[in-house]
Amino acid sequence: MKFLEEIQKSIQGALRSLGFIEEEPGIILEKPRLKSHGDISTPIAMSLAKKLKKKPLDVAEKIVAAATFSKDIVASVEVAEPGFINLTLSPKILAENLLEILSRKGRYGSSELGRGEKFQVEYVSANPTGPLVLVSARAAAVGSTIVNLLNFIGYDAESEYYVNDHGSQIQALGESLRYRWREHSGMLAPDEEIGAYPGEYLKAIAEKIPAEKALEWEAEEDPLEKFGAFATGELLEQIKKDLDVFGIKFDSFYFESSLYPEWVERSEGIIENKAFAYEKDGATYFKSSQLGDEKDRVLRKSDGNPTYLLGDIAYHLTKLERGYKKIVDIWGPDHHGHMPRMKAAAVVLGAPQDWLEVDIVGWVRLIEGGVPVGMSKRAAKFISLRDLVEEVGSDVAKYFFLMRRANSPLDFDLDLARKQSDENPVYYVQYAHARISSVLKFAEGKGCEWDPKIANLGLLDSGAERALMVHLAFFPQVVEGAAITREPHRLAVYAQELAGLFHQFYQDHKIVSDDEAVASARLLLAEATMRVLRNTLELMGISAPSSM
RNA sequence: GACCCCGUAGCUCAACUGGAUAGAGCACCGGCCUUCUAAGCCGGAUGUUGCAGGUUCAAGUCCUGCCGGGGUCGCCA
Repeated sequence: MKFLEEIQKSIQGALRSLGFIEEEPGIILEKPRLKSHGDISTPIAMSLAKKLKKKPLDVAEKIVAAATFSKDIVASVEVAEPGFINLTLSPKILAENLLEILSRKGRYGSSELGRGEKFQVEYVSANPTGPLVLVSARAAAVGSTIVNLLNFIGYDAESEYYVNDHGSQIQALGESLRYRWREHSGMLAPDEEIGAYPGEYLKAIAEKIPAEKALEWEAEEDPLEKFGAFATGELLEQIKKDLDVFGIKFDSFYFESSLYPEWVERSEGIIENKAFAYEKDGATYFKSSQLGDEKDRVLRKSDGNPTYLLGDIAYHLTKLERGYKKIVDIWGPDHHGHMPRMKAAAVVLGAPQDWLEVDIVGWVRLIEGGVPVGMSKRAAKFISLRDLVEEVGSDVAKYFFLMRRANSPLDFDLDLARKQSDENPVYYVQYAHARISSVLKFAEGKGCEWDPKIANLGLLDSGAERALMVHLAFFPQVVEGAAITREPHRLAVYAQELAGLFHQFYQDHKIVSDDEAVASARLLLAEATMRVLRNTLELMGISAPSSM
């Protein structure tokens, strides 16, 4: 990372001395696709050529002539048609980077970029009205990885689960649980309806209700609320357990019910004071259309009850007052229509324009035998997170969720995920890690030593060795990019490439060579690779096995 | 109908802030284990990036229109 900044500075210095820039532009450095184009390339000359009214190639030549690159970092510089500047890294910087990996271990790739800024990522937040379904599982994998990434680059990021334990859906849940309880107790009326949640899972919960409790609730004025609260509590416990098995931990759970009435009333007051509210047909409306929404939204229904939106606004007011500098909400695809009104509300609450970021996780379809498996929370049959983890294991499930862009729809190939074989992409990466671990153990058994202080890393000069070192050197940049764009799939892509480069290296070279100097250099390279593979997997919450 | 997402190899997907000859995996064919893990490696075939325009030195990526798939559009959450 540091060497990339050095290179940027060198180029900027050249641009300044040539008088090409008034303000300093970001210098784009990228990894060329072709080996013949070096390790790093920049198209800066081409983007400047137009403003300067000069030929891109000439601009590039001038920049190269004016720039002074440290010999310790850049081995050679070339200008290529139609105006690229291509740099090749020096063996020295690659070796230094290897040493950095080995000394920083699990912290390699981390930085202070975020300066400890308070960040909150909210995800999953599924209603406690049933077991977690696959979209939630995907959101869990994506959200937790984003939190890990943000903390890794120096933000103070926390994860939170918003529990919708309030409102009409909970009443409906209470109705269904009451049905199950009456069914269980043989008290069912002949024409009684099961309500909105016919799933089998409420049966087990109904059986846990002590008879005297249920009778007590029945006698109260709002029995459905009591049944609903009981169901919510039980289901939330199950959700927590499922998340735990999946390896997902939240820093906090925030209950919607705790927002009533204070936070809700305060939020409403702020909106009213800023004249963004009005009355119509006995309901209170939010003038969200003035702030980019399609139309105005109801805050308080004509029956006096707040809407889900008002509750969510109140929830975001707590986020604002809890001091988060930036909020990321990760929502399911069914919520994207909610986005403009919530963003509008955040502005009215006094948040900066870009304070609230909403990222949408795409749908998950489970494919088995080439056909989609039907699923819906309200249908009797569905595939839950628990089913999935039992079926394929959490490493596989997470990897499948993380290997694609989060916002695009995902077809989860259950048959492929189930296979404990080379067809399954997860094992490709984990195998590389296990393989290195095993080689290191073998070398240790043979009495080999690989001390970074005395090794001659200059011996790592083959194509495969170099390619591996270069890729390792780009890890910090990949981490930063993945964190800032909230695209954790980049980690999976990176890990896949790194594993591939290692496997090639392994094939081409005997690591535990008879030549001791060569052996120790290669062992160091192998160990550094193992560290970075592990870092990548850990960020994704996936285990890095030492044997397979 | 309005709005949002998606459309890349037979299938599932990558392509970093617009960059050079669009890449992996799976599936298919052929090679490689008396040496550190063959869940691996090497080689082979596969493309009008949905279609049509536009912007520019450069477009899978940005803009417009169209086609196809999915989603949202409630005083539900």
